[in-house]
Amino acid sequence: MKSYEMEDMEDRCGCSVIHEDVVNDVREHMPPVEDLSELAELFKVFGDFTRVKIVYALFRAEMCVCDIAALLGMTKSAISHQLRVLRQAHLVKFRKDGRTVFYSLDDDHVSTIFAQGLTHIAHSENHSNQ
Amino acid sequence: MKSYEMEDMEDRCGCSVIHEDVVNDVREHMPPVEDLSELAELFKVFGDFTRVKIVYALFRAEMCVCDIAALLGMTKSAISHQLRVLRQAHLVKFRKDGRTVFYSLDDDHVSTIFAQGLTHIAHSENHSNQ
DNA sequence: AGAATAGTTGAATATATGTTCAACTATTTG
DNA sequence: CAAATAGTTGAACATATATTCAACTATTCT
Repeated sequence: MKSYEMEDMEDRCGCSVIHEDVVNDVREHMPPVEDLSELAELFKVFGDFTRVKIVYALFRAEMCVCDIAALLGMTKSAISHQLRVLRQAHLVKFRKDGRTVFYSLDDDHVSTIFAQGLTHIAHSENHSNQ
Repeated sequence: MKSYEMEDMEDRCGCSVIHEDVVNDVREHMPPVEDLSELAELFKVFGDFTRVKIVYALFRAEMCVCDIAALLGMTKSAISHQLRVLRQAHLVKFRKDGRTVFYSLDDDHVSTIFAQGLTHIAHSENHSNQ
């Protein structure tokens, strides 16, 4: 007994025996695709070594582009490009003072996300890779 | 008055006027690079639409590879490759039953991280991009 | 006004990464 | 044992992305 949805499910997965009830239940409870897509985009922004370092620096203090570039030993251009990514994700804000641009964090949730991330790392450092 | 550290800072950034006190203070309080690197790697794992969908599915139920492939309308191979990534990040675990492999979440912090991520998205959906 | 400097930006390049494809293993079933 | 199927894996390919480089804007200072 196969429903049409069942046929659709098999379109690409190449499976014949699946747990239809489970799949349907999960499908009904999945958040909207736009939300999941935005979530992936947000984590993609955090998923870069340079940007993580920038965010951690801004946890501690407001900094200008030169400060960050000096701290990380990178060019102003590279930092500026990354700050644009963080800006577009609404994660940092800035204020101008003369020709200097000071950047700071623009989100309360970031610290929680990072803290949980570090907790995960701390807890899984004992485990071996499979 | 420039210290040697100051000279080092200027190596690549191309700046002459930086806030040395701020940079030094931030530098002293940065977490170890290994931690920040691992954190970026963790977020990189979350920074993919397919993997986010897989994680959300496993929030709801334990699922086999075919279930997930059917749910997402993707091939078993693509799902298996992504499950390997999630496995290596200690985010999912699995049990075998015959030729079926059931996957489930292997981390308590994931739900918190995702919840904070969604909160950030909800809060910044009013803002316009700059 | 002119020089110097903070910062931005677009193009180019090199690297990273997600999916596909085909081949493979392992387990079940007839 | 043979066929079928769940799942894995490596190579190939296409796309995404981080940094560099050069050119540019804007602001300060003499």
